[in-house]
Amino acid sequence: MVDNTKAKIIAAAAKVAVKRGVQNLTMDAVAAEAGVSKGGVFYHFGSKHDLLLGMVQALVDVTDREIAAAQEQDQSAGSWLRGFIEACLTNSTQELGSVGRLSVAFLTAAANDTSLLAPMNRRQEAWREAINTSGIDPALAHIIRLAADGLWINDVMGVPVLDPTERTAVIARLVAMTHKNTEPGEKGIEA
Amino acid sequence: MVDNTKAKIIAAAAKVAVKRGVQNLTMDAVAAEAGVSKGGVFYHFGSKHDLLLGMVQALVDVTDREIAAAQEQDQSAGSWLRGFIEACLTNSTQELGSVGRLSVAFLTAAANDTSLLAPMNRRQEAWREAINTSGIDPALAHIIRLAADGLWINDVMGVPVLDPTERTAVIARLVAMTHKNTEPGEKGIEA
DNA sequence: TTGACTATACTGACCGGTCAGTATAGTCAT
DNA sequence: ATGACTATACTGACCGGTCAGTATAGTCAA
Repeated sequence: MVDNTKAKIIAAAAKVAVKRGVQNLTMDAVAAEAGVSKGGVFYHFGSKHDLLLGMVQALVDVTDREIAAAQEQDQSAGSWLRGFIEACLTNSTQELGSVGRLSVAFLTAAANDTSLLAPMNRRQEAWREAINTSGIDPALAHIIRLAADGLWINDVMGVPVLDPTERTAVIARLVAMTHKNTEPGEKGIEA
Repeated sequence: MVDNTKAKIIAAAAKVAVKRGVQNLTMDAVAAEAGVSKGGVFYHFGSKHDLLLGMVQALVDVTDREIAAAQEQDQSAGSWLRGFIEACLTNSTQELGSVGRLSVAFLTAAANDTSLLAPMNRRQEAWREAINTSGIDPALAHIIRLAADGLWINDVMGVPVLDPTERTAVIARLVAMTHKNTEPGEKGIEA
């Protein structure tokens, strides 16, 4: 199967980035990790840029899929946000979870060339829409999303922003916040 | 003056990272931007690693300084958080502001080698302490900080998480949130 | 007050390794 | 007989790091 190998290569790249560090994410290393020849990697991805792009796209896809899955058994107000929180924060970076692994690729991409974030940027409009219509006050909804995002990225980078106790408390509070404030625009300092 | 040149090099490095992208942050480019020879750069920073470390340290220092300055004319509850919000979100990335410029260096550092974040990680404990004793409920305080952080980093990476209107609304709401909820631990779903 | 010497702050040509990408010839299942 | 590769060898640019040497200012003994 064609896409099987492509997916295998992307997974291998994510694995290399996590295990050996981003500066060692070479095409040779990816090929070795994937059990494929270097030529094989270039057969599927015309350039390293393409591979990175594929990794970011995979992260976006997987995140969307996790949110959708979470929403399937929870359609009440704020469900999109709860799905987002779960997708970002549930699996730690070290674990083989889809999001965790690929997150590192995201960082790599951003650092090396912000144009690599195109697949993610394309998705932002849809996510903004989902947040604005999530069923809770938009400004608060964005704040919840941004906080989850902030914690996620600090996790990925290994910055100890929170200790374990604080972390669980914060996540619980974030989830709690998705349950109240159902009426938009009635309490904010402005729109 | 000795440190003048070091500071000049750090500023030049930040400028290069912003203008030409992180992948072009070479020692040659830094030297050229600083109006110094490559050897001169290596005279002050033993390695590129050292330079990056210096940049992260500069970011931390400048952030701390901005928070302290903001707190000078505002000692009421939540002032640390308001200072943090201002430091992170007030000056946009493109502007020559201290934080904005150096932020990119932070990303670079994180992506290339998380050990480069040591100066920032060292500061986290103090910041956590400041947040926990900020005068507002800790869980909420952390969420405010994380949201500011999340918005900041998305700014730096150029991810369009919010449109301009949403952005100002979110920042206003964030600031508003630092003013209420003065009693810790009375409304959370848990500690 | 001059000549020998020292410290500091550089300069800029150069070297060597790394790595994306190419080339080419061949394998093998369908 | 085509599509999906493997295997190996190679190119060439780029970049971190080195190093011998230069510039300038200052110290100090005779």
